[in-house]
Amino acid sequence: MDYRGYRVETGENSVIVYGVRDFNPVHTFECGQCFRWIRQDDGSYNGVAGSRAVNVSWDGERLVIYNADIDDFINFWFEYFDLGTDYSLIKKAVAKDDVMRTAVEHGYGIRILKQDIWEVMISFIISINNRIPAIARIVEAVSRMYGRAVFMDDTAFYTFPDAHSLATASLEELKVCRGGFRCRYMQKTAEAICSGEISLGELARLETNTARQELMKLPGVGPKVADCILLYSGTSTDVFPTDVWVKRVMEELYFKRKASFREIQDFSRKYFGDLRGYAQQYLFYYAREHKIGAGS
DNA sequence: TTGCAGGGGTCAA
DNA sequence: TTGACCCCTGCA
Repeated sequence: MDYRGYRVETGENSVIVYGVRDFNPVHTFECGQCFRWIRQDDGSYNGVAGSRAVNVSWDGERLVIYNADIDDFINFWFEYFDLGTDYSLIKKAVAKDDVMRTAVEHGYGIRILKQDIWEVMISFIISINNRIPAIARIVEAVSRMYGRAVFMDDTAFYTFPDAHSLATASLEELKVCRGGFRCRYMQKTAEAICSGEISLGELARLETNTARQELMKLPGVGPKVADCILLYSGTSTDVFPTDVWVKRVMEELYFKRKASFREIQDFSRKYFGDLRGYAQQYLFYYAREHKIGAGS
């Protein structure tokens, strides 16, 4: 069948999608936006999103989502992989100089996943002062402890826990996940979400800056984490999460000197406009892969 | 083998 | 503006 420009077929316990462009699972899953997609020996990825455990493979022509059917694709994965967005237009718009052309060429297969906002929120609180392998380990531990088992073939995977589960956990018990000082933030934030103090449903309706201010009321959510939450949940693209890597790459490639966070934010707004979230993602992936500024 | 510095950020002083 | 914060890794 055809669905919004893609040809979709049923495979062996899987759905096969033809016509996907501007995609490469390595770029998309390893550009720092998500922590639950694990590369397998054959180059495919196992992952859990929502209440689904699947395997995703890509041969340059066919996107195969194993352990899913056409209904799942239409109701969930189409949106999750942002397949309604034409990334060739975005790339054309942000590749406005040699730096960006190189970055876009390097991460040509990045798509910004539309992840569950609650999961992104807790994942990026965990990311504070932490490295990717450790973040992935903690997210996995929390899911095993408080999530629900879902199966792919005979293997159990664990869904990301809901806010109630984290809000009602004891801090002592939560700390088994090895999150350290971040556990208190996770729990307090979970409480704020449960009590309705901050409504996740409302956020999408707010203007970006207002949503950002709302998010920053949560413990453990500062400017950088708030921008990540807005970008990776598909809520806003007019944010430019500025961590030390992005700061370094901007200083080295654009400013040619030290620059403040404020200067970088202002520059990104003026230079990339409402697409600065995408620009950030290409730059970030490029900077990490090439260790831009890693020595300074 | 052991010890120590510092990390993709936030908060409080 | 600066240091502390948990835990882990890399490197003497």
